[in-house]
Amino acid sequence: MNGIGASEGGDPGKEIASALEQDIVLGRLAPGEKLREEDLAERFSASRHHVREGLNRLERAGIVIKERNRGVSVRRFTVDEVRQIYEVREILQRQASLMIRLPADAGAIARLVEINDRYENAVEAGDFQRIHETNDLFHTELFRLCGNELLLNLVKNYMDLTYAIRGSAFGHRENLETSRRHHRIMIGLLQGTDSWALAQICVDHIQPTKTQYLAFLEGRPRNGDEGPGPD
Amino acid sequence: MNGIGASEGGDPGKEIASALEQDIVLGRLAPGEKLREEDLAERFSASRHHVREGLNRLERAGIVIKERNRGVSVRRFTVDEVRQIYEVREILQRQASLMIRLPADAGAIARLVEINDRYENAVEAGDFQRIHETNDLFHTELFRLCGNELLLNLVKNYMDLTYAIRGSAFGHRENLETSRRHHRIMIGLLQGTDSWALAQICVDHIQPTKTQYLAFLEGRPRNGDEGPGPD
DNA sequence: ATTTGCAATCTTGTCGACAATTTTGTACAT
DNA sequence: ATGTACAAAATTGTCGACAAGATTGCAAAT
Repeated sequence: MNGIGASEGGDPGKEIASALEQDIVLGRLAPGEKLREEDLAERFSASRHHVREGLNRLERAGIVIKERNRGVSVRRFTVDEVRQIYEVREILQRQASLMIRLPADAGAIARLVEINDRYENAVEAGDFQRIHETNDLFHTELFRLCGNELLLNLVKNYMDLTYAIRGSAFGHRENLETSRRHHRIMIGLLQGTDSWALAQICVDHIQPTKTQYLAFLEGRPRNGDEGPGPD
Repeated sequence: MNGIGASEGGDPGKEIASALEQDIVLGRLAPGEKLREEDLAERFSASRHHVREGLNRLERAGIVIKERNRGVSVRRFTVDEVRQIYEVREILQRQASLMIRLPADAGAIARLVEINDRYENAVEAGDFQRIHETNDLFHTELFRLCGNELLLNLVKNYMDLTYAIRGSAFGHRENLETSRRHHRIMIGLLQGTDSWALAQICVDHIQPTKTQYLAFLEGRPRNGDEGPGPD
């Protein structure tokens, strides 16, 4: 019944952080929700110490907020913060994609095609877990081609942050269709030499969810705290 | 004799991490040097627990490396890693400066002038600690004008990382002179409307130390471990 | 009926001690 | 003399218990 299904070889704090991040991404933990250490310790059958470490990790990733002597809760973002996050993502993805030498290596393209196949299968099956997984992998492998590992990690971090803040609430039919189309266009562009077009699609790719999520947030601006509704 | 001079109101781990970062920046801790938890605990008259937390923080900032059951040591960067770090810095600083609305707010410019005065005084006095401090502040206030707090933090993080990896070993006469001149040019450009020129100087500003540091690293590539020299 | 003060309870923060692992030092065999 | 096996020391990793602080519930006074 514990949430850590994978191999438990590594750092316990890391495992717990990943599991909690999954929970947030998949919408099982809502923004504003409080995370009590002891509960988590029991759930993961780990010591409170490790849970603490995991929560620290999540705090530094920016997806959770920690108030002294008041515990941690899933971070609730303001409209402005969301806008800033997407702004950074656009910068990072544009610049990273511009650094990809075109035409790209054939082996890399083949790998991306294979990953995208798995992505499309997951979309067909409606398996959110695997959709997120393969989508993540696709972008990781794509931006790895920029040749700068550090930049790749930055791109990944802010991509993960985006998933965390909006959950998979916007992974609806039409979005997934658009995503699928974008991925195919990207693969096509990797075979050509038009870096600018590739950069453009990499930026365009994140616009739909950005627009929808911002509209969603602005649609209900008067929420002081609606998570723990009184009665 | 402890390294924490400032007000000790906040998180102990944070204070310790800052103090250690200072040590690294000012060259009191060389790359590859091992950091034993108990020593640090005694030096900061804190519990080993807090030292541990501080070291975790430094590890996540990327300026220290932690090997399981083998302790942490000041990270030693490869030439390629350094190159990647500067590449990211260039991207971040260029994009951030391009987002500054020109001409900039008069109050902000006045603040920068005042900070730069203090910087020049510190340079005159040869006070490395204050040089680093005011230089940091100058860039913080400059890039704050980009209007994106998140991006500002990214710029700061990678600026700090750069200071950490090369220490203040390259804060020599000529560099400091060039820095001073760059700062004045930046202030001048903030009053005009040429965003591109501002972006260019923001990127040029970090070239001297980058070039020198890379030359230094490539000059002695065969160092397996020279830190703890035998006898 | 509302508000203020206090006490009980719950949650997080901190510490010291013990366990697991690596490193170092030494003796022995080849 | 060199290399290997084993024991001792040192260092990090983990845990449970206690301390400090915050929240909640209740009672009494206005």
